[in-house]
Amino acid sequence: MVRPAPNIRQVAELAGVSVGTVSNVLNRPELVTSHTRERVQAAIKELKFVRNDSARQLRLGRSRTLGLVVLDISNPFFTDVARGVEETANREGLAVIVCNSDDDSAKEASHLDLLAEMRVQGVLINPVQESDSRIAMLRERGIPVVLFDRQASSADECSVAVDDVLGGRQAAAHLIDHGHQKITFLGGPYSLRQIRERHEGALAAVRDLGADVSIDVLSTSAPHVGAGRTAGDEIAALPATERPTAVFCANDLLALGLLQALTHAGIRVPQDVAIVGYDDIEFAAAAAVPLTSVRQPRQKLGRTAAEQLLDETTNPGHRHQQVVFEPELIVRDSSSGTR
Amino acid sequence: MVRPAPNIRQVAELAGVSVGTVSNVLNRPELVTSHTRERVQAAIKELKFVRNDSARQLRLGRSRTLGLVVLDISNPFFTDVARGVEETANREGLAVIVCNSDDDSAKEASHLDLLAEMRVQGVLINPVQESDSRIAMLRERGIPVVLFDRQASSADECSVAVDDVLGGRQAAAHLIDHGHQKITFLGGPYSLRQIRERHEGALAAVRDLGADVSIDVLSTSAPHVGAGRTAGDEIAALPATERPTAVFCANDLLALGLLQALTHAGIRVPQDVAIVGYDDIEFAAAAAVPLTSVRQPRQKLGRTAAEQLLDETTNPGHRHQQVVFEPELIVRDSSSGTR
DNA sequence: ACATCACTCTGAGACGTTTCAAAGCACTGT
DNA sequence: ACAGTGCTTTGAAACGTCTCAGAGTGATGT
Repeated sequence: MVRPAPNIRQVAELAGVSVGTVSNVLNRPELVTSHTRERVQAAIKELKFVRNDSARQLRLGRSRTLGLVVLDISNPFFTDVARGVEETANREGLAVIVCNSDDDSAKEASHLDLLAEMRVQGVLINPVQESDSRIAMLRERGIPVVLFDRQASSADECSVAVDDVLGGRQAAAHLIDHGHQKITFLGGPYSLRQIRERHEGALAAVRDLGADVSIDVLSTSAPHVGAGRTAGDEIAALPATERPTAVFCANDLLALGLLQALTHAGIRVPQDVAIVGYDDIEFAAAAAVPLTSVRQPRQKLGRTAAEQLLDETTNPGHRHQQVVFEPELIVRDSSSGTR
Repeated sequence: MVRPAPNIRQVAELAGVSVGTVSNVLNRPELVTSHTRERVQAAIKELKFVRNDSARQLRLGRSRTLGLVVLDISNPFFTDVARGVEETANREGLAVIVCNSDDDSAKEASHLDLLAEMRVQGVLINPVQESDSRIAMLRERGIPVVLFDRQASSADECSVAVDDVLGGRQAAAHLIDHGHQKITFLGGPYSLRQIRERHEGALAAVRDLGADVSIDVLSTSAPHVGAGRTAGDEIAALPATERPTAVFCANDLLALGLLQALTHAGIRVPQDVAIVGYDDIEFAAAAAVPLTSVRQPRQKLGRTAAEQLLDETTNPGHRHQQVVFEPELIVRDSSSGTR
């Protein structure tokens, strides 16, 4: 039943041509007479021939895949980015290998090693740490690396990011505009640059706009729903006078957890506590109190990153660029109900 | 700056051994004297040698990757399954190529073609259609295919599924137990077997338990949040007497959309309308009215499917099996508040 | 009749690895 | 001295593809 896959030579034999011709039919059909081409195609069909990509890669020196390393595949933010990447990659006939680092350097490293062995065309990565020798190693090997959701620190690498400081500023400014004076920033771990910058943006907004505004930090171990819930319980346990009137969450997962815990404790959103999230994942709008959130152009982020990568691999005159998109505050009920 | 990657021969030269020895150091280090081994490892380090996986694959005849084809990468259900698959695969040093078919046969086909060319070790797929010639083709080529979230129709293939009929039955039985007599099943498209079976299960529950229960169908174009919202608007527009007292949604995305639309229209959940979802994705529990939902062992599904695949590739005495897990109804506020 | 040209097709060689039969070597026992 | 043993290392062959220099063919012009 299972016979070994036929190779190009067997196709050539059946069609009565040379292997070179079969290869041409496959890769540059315009070089082959239509008569010959049809014969070869018939043979391919008959044998159910499928090109062996390993051999092809070996000969060509590079593969037709592209690596994408994300921090948390469960976060809809990253799946949306992945969609953008996939869209662009598939259009070029490339496959995407999605790797999940789970914010763990060791996992990230082992994924990068594997990708290097596979000689992927390039890697898109949201790195766990600021600078990684493994990334430099990939570049030395001629594998381009594009950082996404993180701005490159030097001009000799490509990156696509969204301005997190600006996003933080937008969120905090919105809350200050609405009269909030006691705001909590909910986020962590601070090893994640995104979180640090969103916080920084919020502080900047206070500095610029809010003479009388205090902004506390409630720090979480991970930016997930569970941590948001825990934080919500803590906030609910505070006496009403000490409670913040608004919470700016470092991402929507935290905000959703928070919303749930507060609602459960009978604290009304936004009347008692306003909430602003970050990322504007689909579930933010779908929450029972739709979340105000800072929207990032997620798919566009993925598309752009993939395009940069492709440009770097195909265009000899490629110039590295650091693209920064602007986020957009989407106001919904969780922060704008009457107070 | 970018010099071509060194190969095994250069490593051998630097270490003063033969290529065969270097290969042994890499693959069966126990065959090599520690003295030689260290010399080779030093050379590898010095040259920053990275094994070329294409060549390796070509020689070995198969790759170290595994394909996973899902219907909708944005659905947290599938990312959780993917996590399970990845966990198992990584433990074996395999990479996972995640492909998104978006419920589109053509996309699915082109992904499968690519995977076939890559000579992946195997494919895990939640197929768009009942039977696909391309799947048969993969099998003929010796590439094992495991169906997941779909029970195999014949005994000569592996599958891992969750009993959707039972899940539907549990959900409906729960609602009937709580005295609901006017229930709506919200789901679609009916081309998706999962959805048909969940509906079927609900009907079976009515047949067995609910003499006086009516169960209508409200059909959606896709099982996404937006469609749930649309359906919610429709339900909200009905006169209160014609409104169902409970809605069983074919998945949680629909349920979240529905919940949002109903809440927005001032309809209370669960007092006016109870909701039961399906999948128990993380956001179900995190909704402001936590959703009652039918939980599927998602990561376990992924793990088990990957394990079956590995067994099929490595164990000559492999026997195909059709695993069916039981779902579990998780009761939360959206269906169990006092009415 | 011959040179030239354009178009097809050919086939050897290379890509980098793994494998395996066989060679090399150092001991041991006779 | 030599056969036998067990361990380590060697090096050629093979995996399936693509490329490219050159061979073959027929038509055209002189």
